[in-house]
Amino acid sequence: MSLQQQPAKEQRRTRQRAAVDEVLEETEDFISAQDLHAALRSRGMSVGLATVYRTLQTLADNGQVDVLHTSSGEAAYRRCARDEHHHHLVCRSCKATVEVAGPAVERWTRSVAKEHGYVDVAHTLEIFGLCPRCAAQA
Amino acid sequence: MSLQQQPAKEQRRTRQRAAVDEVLEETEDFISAQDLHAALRSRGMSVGLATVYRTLQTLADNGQVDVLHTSSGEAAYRRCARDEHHHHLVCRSCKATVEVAGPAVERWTRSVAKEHGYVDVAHTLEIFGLCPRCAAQA
DNA sequence: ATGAAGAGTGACAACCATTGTCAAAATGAT
DNA sequence: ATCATTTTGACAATGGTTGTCACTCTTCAT
Repeated sequence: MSLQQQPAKEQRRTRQRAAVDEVLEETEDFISAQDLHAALRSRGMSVGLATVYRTLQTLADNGQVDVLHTSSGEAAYRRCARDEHHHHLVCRSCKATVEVAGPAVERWTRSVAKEHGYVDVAHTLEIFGLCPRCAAQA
Repeated sequence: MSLQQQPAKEQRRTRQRAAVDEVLEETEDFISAQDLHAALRSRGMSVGLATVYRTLQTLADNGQVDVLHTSSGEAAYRRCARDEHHHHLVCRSCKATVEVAGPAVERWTRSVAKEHGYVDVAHTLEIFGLCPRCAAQA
């Protein structure tokens, strides 16, 4: 959700990064580093935990994955369809995610910041709820 | 920033809770549990770390303080002036905070959620930037 | 007041996500 | 193939937060 993203440093192609990419590609919802690591193990594509953390961090820095912090403070990652800035509507229970754009919100945050003289502004906005499926069986 | 807040359990008045309250009252900006604990120590009003955590958690559950998670995942607490739902414009550097209300944003999140059939919706929205003072000396 | 019942406290251990370390392994260019 | 450089991974270390549990303090009925 942050705005800053580096000039994408030169990187080497490694089995580990390919593995992380693959799982991210196939994972529809936000997933934590720990869970991604576990997913890799269970597929037999074992990758060191530190490497998973490093890879995700790099992807996040390059803006190739979105990061969000759950209410417990744990970071979760997701490869998003749209490239432009957007936000997420996330199911509290199953993590089902919908990408949403809110031009009005973007304008509003900018104007609020300017109004108070704040510069170099970024913002986080996530919407949490129960998706239709989970609400039904609740 | 969350919506849920319990029916405010019965609580006893203790020296420790009064101390935490006092510091919160005098602290303009968001402060972490660790920092609050340190502040208490330095004032000679020593309170156990676990107690500080418990007290802040209770206050947060009762909606008496607002909580926000910094980018590093650390939780920060603040006693806010306005009682109604609102958001914060926070200085990345010095933590200077401005409370802002955004009725339009509230409406927008509700409509987005409804549009996708999500219920029991809550949202987090924080704006980070550099306050005028910090921007000047940067 | 006084005492009983139970909430609250604190020192410490335990947790757990995340980061640091560093020697060994893998990669890309020559 | 060779070498300079990047990357990896097992493990230690960090740091915020929560769990534990015997002891202390509030509260309230007597």
